[in-house]
Amino acid sequence: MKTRFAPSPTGLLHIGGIRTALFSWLYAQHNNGKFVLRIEDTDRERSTDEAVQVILDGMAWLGLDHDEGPFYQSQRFDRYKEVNEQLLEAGHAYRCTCSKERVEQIRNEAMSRGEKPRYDGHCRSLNLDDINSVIRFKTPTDGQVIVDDQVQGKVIFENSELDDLIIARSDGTPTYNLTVVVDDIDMEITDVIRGDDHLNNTPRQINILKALGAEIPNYAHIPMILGPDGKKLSKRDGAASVLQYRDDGYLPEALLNYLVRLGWSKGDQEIFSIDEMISEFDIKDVNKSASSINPDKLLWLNQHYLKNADNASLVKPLSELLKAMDLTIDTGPDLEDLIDVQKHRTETLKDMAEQSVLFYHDFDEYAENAAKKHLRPVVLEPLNVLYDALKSIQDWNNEHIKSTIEEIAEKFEMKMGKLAQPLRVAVTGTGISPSIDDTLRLLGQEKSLTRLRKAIEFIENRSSS
RNA sequence: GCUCCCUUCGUCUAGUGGCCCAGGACGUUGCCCUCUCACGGCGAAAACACGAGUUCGAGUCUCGUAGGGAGCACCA
Repeated sequence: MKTRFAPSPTGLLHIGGIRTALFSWLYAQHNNGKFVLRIEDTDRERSTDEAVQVILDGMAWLGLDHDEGPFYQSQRFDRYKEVNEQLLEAGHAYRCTCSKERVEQIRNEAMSRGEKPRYDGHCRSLNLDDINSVIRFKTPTDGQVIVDDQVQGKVIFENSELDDLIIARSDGTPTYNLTVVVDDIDMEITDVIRGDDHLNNTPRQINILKALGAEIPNYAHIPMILGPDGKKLSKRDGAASVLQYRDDGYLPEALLNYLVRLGWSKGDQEIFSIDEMISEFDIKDVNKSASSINPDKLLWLNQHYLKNADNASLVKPLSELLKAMDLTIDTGPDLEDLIDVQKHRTETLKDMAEQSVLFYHDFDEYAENAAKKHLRPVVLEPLNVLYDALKSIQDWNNEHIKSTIEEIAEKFEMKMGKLAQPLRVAVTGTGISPSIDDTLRLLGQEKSLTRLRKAIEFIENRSSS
């Protein structure tokens, strides 16, 4: 068997498209079939190179690799022309010279009569041969088309509801319903998986398929996904490029896991590795109703995958994000050490990068509330003593750092927190950071001492003024 | 307007006539843990759109109503 993903590069590929691609890819993997990537760029005015690049890069980032393609429809115009001629010759299609205005008028009239707007077949039996006219497909006037959909079930369409659709524009270029059919035949696609916005196109395509004497593939029309508000996906909640998720620090496996659970499930299971998805996924189990995306759940999944990720595997994507923030990686801690600490406390790699800035740059000033609360004269002496103790540590590791802080706290009869928190503010500028020993260790002895010294001076200046 | 599709906690979902006064997850929330923020642990609140029918029995089957979505292009 063979499935395909056939996006149109007229807008940037977003997570709705990715979910369609994922389902199609999983279905192919599950059945040991092939997966084809086809770029439907027949609308040359609206297609952009950028959109094509996003499709290619996005699929690669997520690991949704194709076995064949990418095929570009814009390179197959000769083939479509050939099929159109064939249909014309066989009497399955005809040339039509009706003006757009006339067609428009017919539609309006039909609408005002409460009917479905359709072309009236004016040129159907005129046998015109005007080369500059459009070509229409002769849709059967009676009977019905039954779409036996793997997700939607049996859906019946009356041919009388359909009209003679245009399969070639007056400039000779082919239109969507023709190119899809020709390509699916030529590429030997056995299973068509796409968004349910195409369900209404399916009977037209089946009629063309039949006229061409081709086999009808299996269809699966999966429901669309909606924004968190239950409305159509908008740019800000996922309709922008998939690559935005990469740049925002999401992990491919988290996004895929999130998407696979949208409209599909296996009992109560929430976490699926790629291998589990492949072995468990069946297109027949996909729900028929649309679902809204939930950014919080995606975040939770991302955190889950981050926590369980291999440190080394995060080095590269994290460095990209650090570089994008103009941070010089050499000036900070070893990345694997940093990741080992931060991955347990951040939701995305971007959070991780942002929360790690303190290891690269000195901060300009203390967070006001934190300084007011923790950098007070009472801690001056303990911090001074702590400074000397930290300075004398030979081997700068968690154990030594922690025991040193505990010793000093004990000496001054302070609770650990009473000393750790001022120290934290001293070296990070804020009240939030990894555990104090991890923080100091990652920061390094030299930077830790310099910042502590500065904090001590800060308290002295503040109390004297 | 016409055709097609959909409807279980806020959200994703389990549920295929009795196991369901509806289970899990995210989120929300209470407590515990704790050097901060997180993590984690233990609890809580929260749903079968509505109305008829079929049946001993309906979230589960049928019909209707309401609400939502898609399509009806010389776009894909």
